[in-house]
Amino acid sequence: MATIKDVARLAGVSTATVSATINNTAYVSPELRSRVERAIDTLNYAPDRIARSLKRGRTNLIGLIVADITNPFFTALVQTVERRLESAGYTVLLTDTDQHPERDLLYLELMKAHRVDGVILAPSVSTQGAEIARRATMPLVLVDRPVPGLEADFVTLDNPMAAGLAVGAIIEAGHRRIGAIAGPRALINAEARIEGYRACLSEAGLPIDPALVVHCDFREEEARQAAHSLLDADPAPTALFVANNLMLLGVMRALADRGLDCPRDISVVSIDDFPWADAFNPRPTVIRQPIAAIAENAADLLLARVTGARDAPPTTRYHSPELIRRDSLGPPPAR
Amino acid sequence: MATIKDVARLAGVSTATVSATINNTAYVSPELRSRVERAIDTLNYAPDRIARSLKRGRTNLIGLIVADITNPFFTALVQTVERRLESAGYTVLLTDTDQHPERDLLYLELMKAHRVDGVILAPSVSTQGAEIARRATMPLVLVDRPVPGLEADFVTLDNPMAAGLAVGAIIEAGHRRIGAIAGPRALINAEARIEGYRACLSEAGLPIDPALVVHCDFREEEARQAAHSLLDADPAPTALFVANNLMLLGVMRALADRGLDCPRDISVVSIDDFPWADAFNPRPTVIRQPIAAIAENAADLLLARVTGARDAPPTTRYHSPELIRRDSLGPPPAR
DNA sequence: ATCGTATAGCTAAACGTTACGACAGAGGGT
DNA sequence: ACCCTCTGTCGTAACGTTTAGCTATACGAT
Repeated sequence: MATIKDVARLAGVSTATVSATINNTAYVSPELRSRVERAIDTLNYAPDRIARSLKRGRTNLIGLIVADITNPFFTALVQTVERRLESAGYTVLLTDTDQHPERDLLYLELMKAHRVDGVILAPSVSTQGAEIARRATMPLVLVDRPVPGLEADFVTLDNPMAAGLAVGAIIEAGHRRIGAIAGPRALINAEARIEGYRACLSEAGLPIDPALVVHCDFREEEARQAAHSLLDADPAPTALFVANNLMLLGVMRALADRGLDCPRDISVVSIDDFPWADAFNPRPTVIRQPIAAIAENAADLLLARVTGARDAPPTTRYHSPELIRRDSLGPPPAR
Repeated sequence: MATIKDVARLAGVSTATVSATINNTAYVSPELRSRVERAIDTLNYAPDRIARSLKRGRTNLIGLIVADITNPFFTALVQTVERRLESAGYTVLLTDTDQHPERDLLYLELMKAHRVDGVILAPSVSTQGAEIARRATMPLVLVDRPVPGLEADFVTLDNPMAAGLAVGAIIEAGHRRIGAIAGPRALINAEARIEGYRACLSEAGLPIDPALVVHCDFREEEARQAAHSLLDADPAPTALFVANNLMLLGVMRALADRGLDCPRDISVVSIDDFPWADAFNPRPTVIRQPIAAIAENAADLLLARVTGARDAPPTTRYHSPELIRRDSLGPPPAR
């Protein structure tokens, strides 16, 4: 592999001049510049970013730690973040914690060792704020889920609003008994969504029945069980609010288990849209997160920190969701 | 940030000894070893991988270039590759070409500049073999799609077999007139799948009607148009073989456009399974690629090259698909 | 002519590691 | 007592850049 010395020798100049022409960091006469450029071309030379990083003290690498790359939400996030960072001259170092809380810390250490210039973290669990803070010596922005006790920029969906939008639409369709499949209690997001559900209910003057809320992990099978237990309630809910896309699958399966037709027998609205929802049966009515906006916001915030352009105390940015009306929400069945 | 010098000073030894204890590269007496370890602990020291990389000439970074991270096939690939490489001590540098052919080269250059130890490339287009070869100075393994003129390890689905499995099942169900929505001609994969389709047809003694094969991009909308043109044939096919998951969506939409019921009026079998297929209507009968096996194979192959364990000439590994029977394949309609 | 000043380009010192060879001391064989 | 070998530790060059500071040249003002 050609080094800057080879280029310098071939062009008959010093390495300093080569560096100056590459980085536009000092005036170089047209004569020398063109000689250098020719040499670079013929040698197919590209500066060694490792050496450059060592000298400069920054790597142009950004760590991206997501909780589950398999979830289309994170996939879209990764895509947008990557595109945005790439256009700013940064490359993404990706890891996937697969929802294992301890990997947040592990990968943060990894990122630190690789001397990334900053990290975008979609935490897999909302604890360990202090631990994360201790390890995050580089700029850090949180996305999707907050971490209590961690002072950092944070970009997220307006979760209460999302729940309100969903439950509001359900109420508007005429439902009075609305069950909720909530996420795990440990997830602040999940709690915020359930808070939004309760707030919307009481605002409409509807009673809040604890029996109509069941918590479970963001997983298909658990949501299926949860839906069954909810459907066993007496009287059974006529509509279900589901807090996440994976859980929606479980819920739909539970309905199928019981031969219930959605939306004729029961309505369902969930948070998180996904590609191909149109091919589902029924096509689900959902709350769509503005993933691109969230991702761009997070990337820009981090970039501003990394370049030093931003030095303000950390803030939180909430993004507004959107209701996508499809077929899974209808009026309650006449009895 | 603490450097190795700080550790050495605090432990009262030389940097060489610190390096030796960290890397187990020479005998260090228990006495010194424990002093060094204590110093590392109190300073919260982690070796600078940039400096280490510069010295060692390797970065423990592996580039992963995929054609479309939004496609669940690539998502699963990324996840498995990342997990595999991580357990071997490597970190993934991810980029997404989003099917732009010129980005293959661009990102290859980027990876080269970052001095990755190797690259796994899922090419977005099957041309430019020579260009890629010229740029790929590091070990490279190709996955999913071949690149003619590029000598490299290659891991892929057995595409003719996949098509054979699909078309075989269709024939077995009693169909005689089977349309095919093929991928773009430029993609060798797509061609291989269509080859498999033809081979299977002639093996069964069925005529090959060129009017029943239509090529289009791996996109939903194009596939929808293609399906329409196929359904206009006279006599119309009673079953459709679809070469890719995205195209399946378009095909299903075309059926919906015409009020056709699948599988009662027409059967469909496609290549590529995806999560949540169970929530579709109808649940699609598909050919499932062994993504995990492909990803692991690719990662292991690359690792073997990177560590120098493997020095054999490049080979191609074909992985066998599996037929997943669901609801979109039935007998042809009685006329 | 002389001097001062601006400036193009060069030399060399970092950046934080690793690893090669040197070195000092211990121990054993003669 | 001497030498040789072995071994644990150390000094330091090198990896490929960037950049601070220096040199030499040119040119304008005096």
